[in-house]
Amino acid sequence: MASPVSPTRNHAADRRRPGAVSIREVAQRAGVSIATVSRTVNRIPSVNPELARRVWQAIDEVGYLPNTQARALVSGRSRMLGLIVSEITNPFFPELVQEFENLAVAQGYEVFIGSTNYDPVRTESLIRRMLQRSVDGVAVMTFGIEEDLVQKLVEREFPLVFVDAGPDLPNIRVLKVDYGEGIRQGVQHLAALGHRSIAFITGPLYMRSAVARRDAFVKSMAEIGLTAPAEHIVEGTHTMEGGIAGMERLLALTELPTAVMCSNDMTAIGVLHALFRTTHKVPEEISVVGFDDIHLAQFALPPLTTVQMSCKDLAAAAVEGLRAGIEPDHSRAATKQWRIPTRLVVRQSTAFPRGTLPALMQNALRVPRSGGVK
Amino acid sequence: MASPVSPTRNHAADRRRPGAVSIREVAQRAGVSIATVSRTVNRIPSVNPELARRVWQAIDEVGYLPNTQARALVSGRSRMLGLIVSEITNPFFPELVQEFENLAVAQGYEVFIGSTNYDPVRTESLIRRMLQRSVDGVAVMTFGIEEDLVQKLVEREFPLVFVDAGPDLPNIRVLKVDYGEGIRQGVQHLAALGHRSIAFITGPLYMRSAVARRDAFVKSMAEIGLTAPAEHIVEGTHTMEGGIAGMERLLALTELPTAVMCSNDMTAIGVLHALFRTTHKVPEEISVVGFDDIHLAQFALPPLTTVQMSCKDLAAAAVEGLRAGIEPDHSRAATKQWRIPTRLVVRQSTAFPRGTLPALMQNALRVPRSGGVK
DNA sequence: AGAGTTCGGGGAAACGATTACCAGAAATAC
DNA sequence: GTATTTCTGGTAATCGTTTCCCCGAACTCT
Repeated sequence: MASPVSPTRNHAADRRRPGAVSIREVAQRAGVSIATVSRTVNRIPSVNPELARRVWQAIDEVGYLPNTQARALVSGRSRMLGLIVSEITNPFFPELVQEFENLAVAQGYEVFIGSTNYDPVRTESLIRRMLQRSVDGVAVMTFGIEEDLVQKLVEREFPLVFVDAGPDLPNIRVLKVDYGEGIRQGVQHLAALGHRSIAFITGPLYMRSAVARRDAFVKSMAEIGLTAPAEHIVEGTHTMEGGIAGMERLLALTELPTAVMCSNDMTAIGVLHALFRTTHKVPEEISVVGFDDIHLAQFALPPLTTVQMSCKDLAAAAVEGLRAGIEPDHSRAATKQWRIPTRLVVRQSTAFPRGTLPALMQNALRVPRSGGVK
Repeated sequence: MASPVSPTRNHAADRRRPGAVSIREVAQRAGVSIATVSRTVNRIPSVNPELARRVWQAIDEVGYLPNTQARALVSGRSRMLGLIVSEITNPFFPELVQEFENLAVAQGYEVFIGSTNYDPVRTESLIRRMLQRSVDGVAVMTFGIEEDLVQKLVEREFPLVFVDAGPDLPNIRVLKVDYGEGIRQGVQHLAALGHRSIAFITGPLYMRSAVARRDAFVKSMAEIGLTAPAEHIVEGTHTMEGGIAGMERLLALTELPTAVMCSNDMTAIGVLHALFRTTHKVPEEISVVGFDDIHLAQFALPPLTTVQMSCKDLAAAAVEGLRAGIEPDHSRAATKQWRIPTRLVVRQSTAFPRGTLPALMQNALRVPRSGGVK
């Protein structure tokens, strides 16, 4: 018969990357069956310790890494978590992504990140991609109203985590951010300094969280007997550009407010920019408050007083919420809501209103190097 | 006795998510074999158009989505690209990630993002995770020297893309950023304004790109007959904190430079912050130039003059470079190096040196040629 | 018309894991 | 000493695809 027969079929095995080892090689080397290797790797207690030792040694020697795809295929679980954010380029989200990823990886999950860019078409494609990769659950951290868009995930009973609100279904958990408390602290801080005329630049009002923040502002103002006139509440976009545009609208008013609160830090940074362009001094002439407390906030000029929403807390709750939905005997499987606190962080973008007596004391805060201010 | 026989075995099929459909259901519904469905989905031209039509219709009716894991398992290709960045929280990277992702998705790839956070242990684990998920290739966009860390990828002959430099192997492509041209433009811009005393805050010098940027600065200075004294070149960290620290060291000098160039924009933002704290005016008293041109740069106070390195170009080259390595008949399979251009973007953080007046009056005034040409 | 060629599509073998089931060996019971 | 139970580890089925191989039908050519 012919010489040792070259394999005629071109199977995946031939395409395997050099150095890639399968469970079979380990089994052969350790002199056991592949079942035993699998059991050893998955730490099934019934394997003989001596065999286990041999298996681990073989694994080490050949550099075996279990193939996640194969594992996922048979187990029906991919150990991947989807994380949907609005825009990865908005500095708030990378911080969240980072925390989320750290926690997920610590629990043995991989993260499938995607951003909607506020585009329904893109979002739909994103969800299809997540379905195809069969993620185990998805955290929808867009702070928006995407329930119709994630309908496919809901139908298929994926464990889901939403922020602020979501359908009340067994597999769905909601992270309730306490916008009220932090914003109240912000308003009261400004009021305590003597501000009465406080404007608010919102986020895009199709976002649930933007509405919630605005409402929290109005409510906090009312609590201390203040009402902002309609023209002092302007809609922004949660971007620097939106902050600039919003501030420009406020600057065009006959009566300029003495303080501006913003629905997020990016907006506040835009506001600072607009005020810089028009040579208004912050905080001497106008105070500015942000929301989120992104890392950048402390490096704004001046460093931004802002309401902190801990993205560590948010990420931790998201991961735990997903795990609770995925792992049948998770300790908090029954928890349906997770509260996320907020609090004020005072920096240097807030001060007494312009033209008030304590203004003298402001000079103590910033000492001009030499000469006077121009 | 129990009612109609519950299935005794607990197979993955039982764990399948509601609504998940496999190729078999499609085949049955269309009245063809699964092979034909597969061929249709993969657009193999040999299938009868009439059958194909029936298959597509069935796919549509049952909402079939091919399972990527199974596909990857048999084909040996996961259609996932690894993307390794230094720190996702550094605003430069999200912009890169975004572009990379858009391009990759357009080509039918998914992106596996990971950040090293400059931690070798974390990096190693990241690479192990990428190996397990069997990515098709990896773009190492850390701008650092990670060759030893990605050794495992090199050994296994993964298609790789590096920035600046990498081993000369068949599967490896290198993106050569032209640091020289942009930095030269920056130096000449400052010199044209009349600056002679220009400092430079580097990135961390274990990063290849940080060294390259510094060298480009020194070279550009030399070209126009200037040499920066040693104390005018201080090492930073490519972060805002590093920019602050670096600027503080410069401020402590007896002879303050009239302009500061920075190895990246984050450093420059830190510098602006440090100058603000010490009430130095930018650009009246000191000019500042950044590098990268991140989105934030135009919102700095004042808007930052900077050297643009297009992360669109970078991302495009990375994706194409990987595809060239992965897809056997890619048009640019032979290309080993991809040049990334840079160019100066002038905004408002640069001006005439302090103590000089605009050009028309300069002749009348003393121009401090500190040291002159040696 | 018969013999050779295409050609399209179905059956079945992979891919690399997990795990139900079962066969022996060892341990225990009588 | 035999019968029964317990235990351990191997065999094989399975996940959802891709793709090789082959069979039968339809052509082509003399």
